[in-house]
Amino acid sequence: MLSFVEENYLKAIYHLSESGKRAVNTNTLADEMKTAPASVSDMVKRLSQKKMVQYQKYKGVNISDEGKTKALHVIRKHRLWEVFLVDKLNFHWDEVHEVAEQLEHIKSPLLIKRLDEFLGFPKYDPHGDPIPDENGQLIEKRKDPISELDLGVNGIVVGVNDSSTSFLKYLDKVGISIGSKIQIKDRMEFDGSVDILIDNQKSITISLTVAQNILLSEA
Amino acid sequence: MLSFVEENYLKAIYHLSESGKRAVNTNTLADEMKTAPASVSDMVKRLSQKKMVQYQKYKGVNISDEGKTKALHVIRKHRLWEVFLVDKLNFHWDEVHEVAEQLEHIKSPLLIKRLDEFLGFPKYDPHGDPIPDENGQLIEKRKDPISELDLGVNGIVVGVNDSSTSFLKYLDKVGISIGSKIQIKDRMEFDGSVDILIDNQKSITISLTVAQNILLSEA
DNA sequence: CATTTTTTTTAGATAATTCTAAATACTATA
DNA sequence: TATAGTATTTAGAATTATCTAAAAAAAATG
Ligand SMILES: [Mn+2]
Ligand SMILES: [Mn+2]
Ligand SMILES: [Mn+2]
Ligand SMILES: [Mn+2]
Repeated sequence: MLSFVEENYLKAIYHLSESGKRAVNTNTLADEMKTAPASVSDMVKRLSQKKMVQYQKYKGVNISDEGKTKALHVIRKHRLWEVFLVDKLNFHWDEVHEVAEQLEHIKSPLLIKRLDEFLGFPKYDPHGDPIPDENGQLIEKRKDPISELDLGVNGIVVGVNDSSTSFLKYLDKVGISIGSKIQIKDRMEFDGSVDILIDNQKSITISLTVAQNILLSEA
Repeated sequence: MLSFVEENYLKAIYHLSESGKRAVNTNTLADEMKTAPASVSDMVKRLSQKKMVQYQKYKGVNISDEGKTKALHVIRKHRLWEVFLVDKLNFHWDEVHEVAEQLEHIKSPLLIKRLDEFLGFPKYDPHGDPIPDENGQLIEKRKDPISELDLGVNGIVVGVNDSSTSFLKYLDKVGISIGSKIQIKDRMEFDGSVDILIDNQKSITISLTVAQNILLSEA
């Protein structure tokens, strides 16, 4: 049985493994976990003993198959709870993460089975992130940041690269949420800002940074 | 901020304080918490430092007002989650306790507020136990075990003194649940067993032990 | 009331998780 | 490649929560 802390490390290692393809180094992980590098060294040894990661001194960690399964299971719970909070308890999408960080560690297979059922077997969480199935399978749909799409393209907002409260609040203010229809109207060469049409109604200009953080999939 | 373990100790101290009116002694608490008495000695010192209990060596512990408030808050969360599990996720009333033991430690005032709302502000949990309000107020309705009621009395099952799986399963088998209407028909002097009529339909005989564990309030 | 029994506390250890400071290994640069 | 700088690990300590064994206090008993 993994402790809460071990589960959190595994999640972090999993996420960091996904972005860059090779071994996760100690300082990166320490940064992600907001702990001292020395604490990370201790912990990765422990996870290595439990066969959750492969680890060699000074070489960084790679998550094992078993570790990945464990991480995806925690991520599944996290995202299902986020759906619950938004769909059933009327939480706003920028309020759910902290609570889900706690709820994701509750151990009860029956609970998750029933919750999944109660929520109607959702495939995506409120931020557009896919929910792994019971076996840790992810159905990843193709999605691109607005910054990389051509003029004229139509798409549906399916996710964000930045789930920070400040970014989500910005999106709310301009009227963008998961499911919004976006058309790309124009792009300024000098700074990468983009004119978009939201839900066939409202035209706004977004900065390059914003464009890089809104993910669309085909309409 | 109290740890999970501290919260559990406080709950136990609160429960034990309610039954017997005076100081809770170390061994009783050790028994309740399934730990060694030495561990209890350590912990009550810590809780005493945090002003959650009053404690003097060899004299046992008394819960403080602040401790009681904390305990009742945890109990509130426990019972609300039990209602959620039964009402929304179709758990059976004998399956909820273990999961609620975990869920009760989630820290989020908003979550509990919204959950309460979502559940329609329930006043009792699936076992008939009252749910404390946000301020730790308990509305305790008068309830008596069948063993102490007179012949002819009509009542509604509002709780049980024994929440063990085996007892709850027995109740299911004979068709008694929270809300069942019970009339007391006869009582055998030699062993205290009681004939009762359930929901105006089914007559059964229950043992004294069972009669002591089913709580009725006026119909 | 002296003795025995029971209860409770202390002492000393262990495990998990974290930290800071020091030592060591690796990398980049001149 | 020697040196400087960065990354990582080890050493040593603290905190929380637990245990067993031993010591001490309180309660029960004859
Ligand atoms: Mn989240
Ligand atoms: Mn999410
Ligand atoms: Mn319960
Ligand atoms: Mn209950």
